Amino acid sequence: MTDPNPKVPRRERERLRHRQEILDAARQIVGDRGIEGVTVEQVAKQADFAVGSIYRHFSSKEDLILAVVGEFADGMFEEMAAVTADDRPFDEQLARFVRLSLAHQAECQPLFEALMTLPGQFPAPGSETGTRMMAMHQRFLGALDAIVALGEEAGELRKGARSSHVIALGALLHGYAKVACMGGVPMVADPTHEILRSFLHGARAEGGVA
Amino acid sequence: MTDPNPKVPRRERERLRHRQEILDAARQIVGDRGIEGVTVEQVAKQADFAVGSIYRHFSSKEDLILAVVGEFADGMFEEMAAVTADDRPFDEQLARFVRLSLAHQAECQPLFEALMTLPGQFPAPGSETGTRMMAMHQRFLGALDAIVALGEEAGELRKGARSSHVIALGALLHGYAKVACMGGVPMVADPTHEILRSFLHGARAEGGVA
Amino acid sequence: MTDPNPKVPRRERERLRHRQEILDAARQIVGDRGIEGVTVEQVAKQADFAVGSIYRHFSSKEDLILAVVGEFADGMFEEMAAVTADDRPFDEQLARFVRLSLAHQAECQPLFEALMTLPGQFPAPGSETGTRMMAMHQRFLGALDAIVALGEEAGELRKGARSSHVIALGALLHGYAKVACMGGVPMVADPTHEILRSFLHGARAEGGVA
Amino acid sequence: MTDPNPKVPRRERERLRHRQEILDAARQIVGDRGIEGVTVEQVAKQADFAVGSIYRHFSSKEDLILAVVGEFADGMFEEMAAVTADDRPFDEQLARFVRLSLAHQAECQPLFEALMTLPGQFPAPGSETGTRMMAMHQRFLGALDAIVALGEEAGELRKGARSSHVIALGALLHGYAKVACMGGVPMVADPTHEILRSFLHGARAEGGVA
DNA sequence: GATGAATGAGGTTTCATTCAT
DNA sequence: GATGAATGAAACCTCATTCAT
Repeated sequence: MTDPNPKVPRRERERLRHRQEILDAARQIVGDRGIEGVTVEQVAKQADFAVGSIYRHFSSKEDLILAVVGEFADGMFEEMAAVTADDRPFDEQLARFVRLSLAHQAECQPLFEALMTLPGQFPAPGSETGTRMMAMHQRFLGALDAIVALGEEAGELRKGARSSHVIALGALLHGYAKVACMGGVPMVADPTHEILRSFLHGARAEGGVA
Repeated sequence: MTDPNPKVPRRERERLRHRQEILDAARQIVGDRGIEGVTVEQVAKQADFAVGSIYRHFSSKEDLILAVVGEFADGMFEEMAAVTADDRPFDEQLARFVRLSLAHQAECQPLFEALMTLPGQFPAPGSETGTRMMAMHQRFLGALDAIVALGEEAGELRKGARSSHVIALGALLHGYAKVACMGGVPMVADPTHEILRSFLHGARAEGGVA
Repeated sequence: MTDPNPKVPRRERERLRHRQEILDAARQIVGDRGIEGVTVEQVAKQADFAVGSIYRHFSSKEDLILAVVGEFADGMFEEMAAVTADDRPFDEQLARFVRLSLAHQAECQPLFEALMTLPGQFPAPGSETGTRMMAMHQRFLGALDAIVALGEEAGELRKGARSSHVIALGALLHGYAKVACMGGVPMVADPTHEILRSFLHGARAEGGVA
Repeated sequence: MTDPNPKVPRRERERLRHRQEILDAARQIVGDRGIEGVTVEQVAKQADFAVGSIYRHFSSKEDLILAVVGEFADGMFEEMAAVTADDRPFDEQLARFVRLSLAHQAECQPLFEALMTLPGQFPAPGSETGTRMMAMHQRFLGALDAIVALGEEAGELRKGARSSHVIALGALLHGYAKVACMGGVPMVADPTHEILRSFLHGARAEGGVA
């Protein structure tokens, strides 16, 4: 218990712990003020470090933000993978997937949005940052694709419309979180339920509309 | 045709034209860089005016942005009202409503998003700006409510869930536009169709899901 | 009555009237906001003219301010000359002189102060403006000197200390107006009386103090 | 001697020294150009810092000015208190009080004037700045009142006219410094003596004048 | 002559980044 | 490594002055 990893020397451990504290502080600021609202000084104060120390761990503000997004993405993707890896019935898997997405957005909506929609200024195409963001975005689409694939295999979703379903699910997850939960107060009783209904009926239906 | 209004003196006309040029330039920047990304200097350059000239037309950057949002909202609300005012069958009205919303988002998604979700820094509650933004947001919700009401009257939507339907429609309109049409290239063949399907099946259905 | 001066053609008369309106507006702004607080746009609005029109009458803001100071000075000096020109007893002359000075400061203290103390930025030595301000300042000291000279001749003031008396009087006139009448509310019952007492006892006395 | 305080760490000491350098630079500019004439850029240049550095020490230009006024006031009030605290004869105390006031005005007249007369734009009533300026103004009047009170107790000044005497003394101190010492060159041989004479004779006298 | 929109230099303030300690 | 003061580019806004109508 007192030994999180005897192989890693004390120095290294401390360093990593500090890095993590900075990341946590930064995520909190992102949650409060949005990605654009982040200030290195704010992060430093929140993490109880000096400004300069931030730059010991991250080469630039951009790098820091990217790490925050990355950590958020890693955590979420892992949970998503866990959902798609077990062998419950599809409905249950999907419900867990949706709940999980909403929970992550409740924790830090701007990060979810960044993954989902690539904030305008970031993917300066060709820039290192743009490339990394794009990669995470793709991984995100991949996670959505995985759950949709399960639905198809289970015969619960119309076949031959994978990418459509992926987009639909993404749109619902992002749209509901942003529109229905503004300011922390959900304006709809059970968003998970609504999203599931919308998605499933849309993705199952045979007939069109207009 | 060569007479754009003989009653309005030349000076006044020019002034209005310039104001409009600034608004157009600003909207373009908003479209490119998002609302937060707007810079008075950028707007000035884009509109081919000096910085100071912007301030002859708008008392502050905030005022300018508000005017851009307002103009966008007015145009869109007018079209929305036209849709809900005629007496076509509901399906047709709804389809037009959705197409119209998507078209406006294609033109300038950040403005639609601002109306739909109230950007974090703007509604400093009590500030003049916050109040005006909130008013436009309410008008927007009103427009959604109007089309939903028509659906209820026509017996096409489940009754007793008005605000739920409004949120669902808003989430779909915003979500699809943001997720599926990133960077101008739609990632889904016919978003209008998808939104209609999702919304109608969700809003019509009797049974729940999870 | 309808003919203020038949020799001056209508054009010229109008022009002069306009110039005067601008001067009046400027003096009012100076009174409200101080000399530094004057803005050409403010003056234009107050005078109900366009900005550009101000420049038809005055070659620059500095020129305008100078004209305002000049007009104020001319008016005050004329009244001062009238006081020193008649042949009432000295006490009466001095009392009128003081009252008159206080009245002018009540109307526009910043102008009196400018005459008395030469505002720091103006007498850029050698500049045209500096020269003109200095000239008015000298005329002002001359007016004080005149009344002091009368006092000496009348045997009411100690001889051989003219410039001392001038300074003392100036200091009292400016000091009392600025200190005792801040914000329009006099903090002393009868400033004229106080100034006269201080000045006369100081200027009459034989013995010194410290 | 080589040890300016071993308890205070180097960093802190440097920081304070720099803060002081900025204050000194600012006071100099205030002396040269008046309070309104101060420019953050000027201060930075004078103190040999970058513009942004000023803001590490003072949250705004207003805050800086306020600190300059405050430092000036503190120094002066302390000396004034020292004068009224000892038990020399009143004449001597008063003379020292006057000399001290003149000395401080010689160093930076605009600051003395600000304390004495509350510059028009500062005491935006209710603003933090206005409140602090007003407090210093009151302290200043208090210091004048203290010396006047001593005079009354000593039987050297007419009783029952405290506030009148305070105003008279203030007016003389400010008036003489502003009028007689313009540009650093006193236009009167011994202003202290003149002020004392004017004040004492005015405040002692039994009979009135006009 | 009057107009008032346009100009652009100059002022205040913020913030990512560097660097001596 | 950690620190945090210093930096300076860039953003917002004001205002004296010019000039086409």
